[in-house]
Amino acid sequence: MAEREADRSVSHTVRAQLALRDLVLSGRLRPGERISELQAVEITAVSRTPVRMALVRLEEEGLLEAIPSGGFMVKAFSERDILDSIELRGTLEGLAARFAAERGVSSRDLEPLKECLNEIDGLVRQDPISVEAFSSYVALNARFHALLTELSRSPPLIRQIDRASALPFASPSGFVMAQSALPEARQILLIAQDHHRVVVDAIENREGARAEAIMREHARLAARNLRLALRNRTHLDLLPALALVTAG
Amino acid sequence: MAEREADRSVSHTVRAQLALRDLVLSGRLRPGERISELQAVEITAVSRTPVRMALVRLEEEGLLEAIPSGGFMVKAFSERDILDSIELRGTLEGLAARFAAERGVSSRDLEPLKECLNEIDGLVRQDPISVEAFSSYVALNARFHALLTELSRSPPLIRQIDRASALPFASPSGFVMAQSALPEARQILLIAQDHHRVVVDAIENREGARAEAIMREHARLAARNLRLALRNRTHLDLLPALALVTAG
DNA sequence: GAATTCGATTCTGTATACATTTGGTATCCG
DNA sequence: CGGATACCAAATGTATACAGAATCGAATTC
Repeated sequence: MAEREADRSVSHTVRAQLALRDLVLSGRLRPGERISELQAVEITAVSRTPVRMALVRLEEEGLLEAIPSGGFMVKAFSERDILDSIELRGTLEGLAARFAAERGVSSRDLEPLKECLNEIDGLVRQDPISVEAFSSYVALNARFHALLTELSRSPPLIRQIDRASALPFASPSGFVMAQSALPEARQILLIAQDHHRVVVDAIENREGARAEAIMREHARLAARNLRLALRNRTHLDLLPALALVTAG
Repeated sequence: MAEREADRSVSHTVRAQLALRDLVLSGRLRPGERISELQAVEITAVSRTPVRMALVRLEEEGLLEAIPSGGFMVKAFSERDILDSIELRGTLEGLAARFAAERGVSSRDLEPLKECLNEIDGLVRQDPISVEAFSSYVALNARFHALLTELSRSPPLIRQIDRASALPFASPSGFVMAQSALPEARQILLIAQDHHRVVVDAIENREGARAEAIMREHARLAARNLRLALRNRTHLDLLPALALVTAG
């Protein structure tokens, strides 16, 4: 709540959208809970009009759900929904990788991607990986996936991937990986990094089918890991669980 | 403009959304053209607030594009965009078919799908297919794809497919297939119908990989046909061209 | 004659007032 | 004592008024 006077450049609508999205992703509003406009007005400190615009956008984005009788509530997702979303995104990113490979990319376009890979390498090479390093990894991983998506040079596909990534991969704000889970997480990161390298190689050599296959495999791994995590800690909340996936 | 007092049950926002969507899909507003709120208010006969809501929704839907300086314009699509969208939808529907096959469907769930197939059969069996029969086919085909999508029983995937279908397969209103193109179109329909039958068979026998492959193939055929259609008639408008695709 | 600047008009963004509908509670009747 | 009905409160849906920004045109200057 320190950004009351910050970002005077952006519109009220956007500010409201950001504030309300954070409200949902932080978990302060539980799934299924109704979010009233009055409440939203108090939180965002703008009037009802931009608040309503933000609510409509968040509904289209998939974070909220319209209540038939009026108003919105935080959308609830089942474990199945999340797992499906992971596979869905993997499929879309597979298509993006194939497009990139088939259409060819210049070495100039690949440069930022490789640089991203190297930065990730630097992080995962530390053996007892630190909590901060893991958080950095999550951000870099998101960057890698975004860059890869861009390589497809297909606006409709990029748009679709953005939408598909909106919910299941929206990193819950303020979440940090538990110290105890770090060694296990590092092993997963190493495999994921291997996938990353393979897909870049496949794109570079214009092997569309291989590029697509590896991204699908990448997603299946993420789904498997999430399933295991949910099994082990019996009542792990879905929201923090999403953060695990974000690392995939 | 005869629905001034019709549909008093639905909200003004929804009515405005429908009216504006029709405005775009009918081609009365060309791609790139700006749509002002005042204009929209005159057309929809509701005030600016619900009009704005409708515009935001149509933007998220992909029919409109926000102008940086404010307001919205009709989104313009390149031939590449449309072709990519077809492949994109094919990929998503392939995933849906695989989910359906892997998770298994009861014969009760397959019944409406098979009934739909039979109805289509009745249409395409007529050798000189009529203009009306072709229009019916387009509607039935859309129904088949929707039913197939539902079989995946995956809300996130269904939602995504709906979004992906929004633009490139939104049948331009009032479009009818030219008489001269009908024989050629019938050949395409016969192949498409064959695909339909194969995918249903694959799902019934729980062959996920085969179900997925055939839907992808189905999309590739649609893309190829559109490409050919655009080549032959050199300056065929994209909007009517979309109607051709809707038959795929 | 062309370009630039100033001004007016129009549009969007925002706020607020009004109306209709929904949901809840309390009271009354069976 | 239970259920139904009526009334009240609150929230959504809608309309409109107001302010700031952008765009277009015209006039002036170089």
